[in-house]
Amino acid sequence: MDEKKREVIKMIKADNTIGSSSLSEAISSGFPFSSAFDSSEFGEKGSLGFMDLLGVTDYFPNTISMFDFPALASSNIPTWTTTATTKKEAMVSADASSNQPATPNTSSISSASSEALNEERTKTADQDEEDDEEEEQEQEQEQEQEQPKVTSKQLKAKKTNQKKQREPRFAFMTKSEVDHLEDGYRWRKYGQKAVKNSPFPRSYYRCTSASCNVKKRVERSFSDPSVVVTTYEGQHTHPSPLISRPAHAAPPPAAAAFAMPFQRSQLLPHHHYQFAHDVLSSNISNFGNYDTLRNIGSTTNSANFLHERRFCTHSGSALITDHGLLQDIVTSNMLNP
DNA sequence: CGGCTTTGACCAGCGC
DNA sequence: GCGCTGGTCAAAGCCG
Repeated sequence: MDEKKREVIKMIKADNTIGSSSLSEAISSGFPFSSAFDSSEFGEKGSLGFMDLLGVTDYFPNTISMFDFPALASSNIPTWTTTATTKKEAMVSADASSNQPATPNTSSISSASSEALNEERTKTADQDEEDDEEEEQEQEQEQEQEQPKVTSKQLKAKKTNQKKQREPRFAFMTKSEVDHLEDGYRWRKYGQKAVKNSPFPRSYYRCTSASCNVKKRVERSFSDPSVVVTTYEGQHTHPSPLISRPAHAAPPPAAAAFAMPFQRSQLLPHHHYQFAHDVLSSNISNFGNYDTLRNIGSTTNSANFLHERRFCTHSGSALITDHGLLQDIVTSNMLNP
């Protein structure tokens, strides 16, 4: 399973076309992109979320998805359609697709993670299967209601079924020497596991917020130890605890949890809007390209990676540092608006 | 003392 | 059925 993931990530790194389509489609699908990136991979406590720097967050009402931007929705986004090869993949795909925000153009979706990819692809093809599953689940629920006495086996089965219902995932790679990149949320590590065919262990983190069951896995790429592969699972049900939110910010509408809330950017200082616009439109076709992702902001070499990075906050005056993702993306002129 | 990490144990899924 | 692997749990320890 993770071998597949690694393979796909390698593909993303090696193949510009696939890479760009995968991540940009993940972006355009609305799906986990915001979930994954509404978290600044920079700055210890007190930093901004990545999406905040983009001028977008999950927690703004009346959000719209990337697809609501015509330029993004039509010409710039290549498609990458694959088919689920196993029943399990199809099931997961159906499950993930159920979490998709309603967008006008979701016939072909994918993600940087093969798991997420499997979850995302073939939405339409699996629609019927999804419906069947839902019916089955409804029937099971009805049966449970009719028969309140459940055996331990049934409980076990129920638990198993619940486990199978995975949250949509989204993985991305960041070149960093720091394994656990700050993203604006607070995480508690609950496990570490050696991974087959990799000398690097995989770490498991869970969002510390009580009602939030977002998880993330962090592992180093076997092929390139300087690359950290972060996989987010689920969506935050709360604002970033490290980001001060405007008083009028409402809890996220469930359907828009993965949407790209662009309207927010209209309320932001110009450089925020400009950043979002630059990254999400003109650079969108390359956004998922690993090398582009890695090099967009850096003029250069890997030595840039661990230096302190500073960004303007919403106040426009405070400076934060980071050791994570944004440097890989943000352009230098954005750092000095 | 609370919050976090570490780490061995446990469990479930999957392939053979 | 068995072994492997990924994912999670939970006790112990660490740290501010």
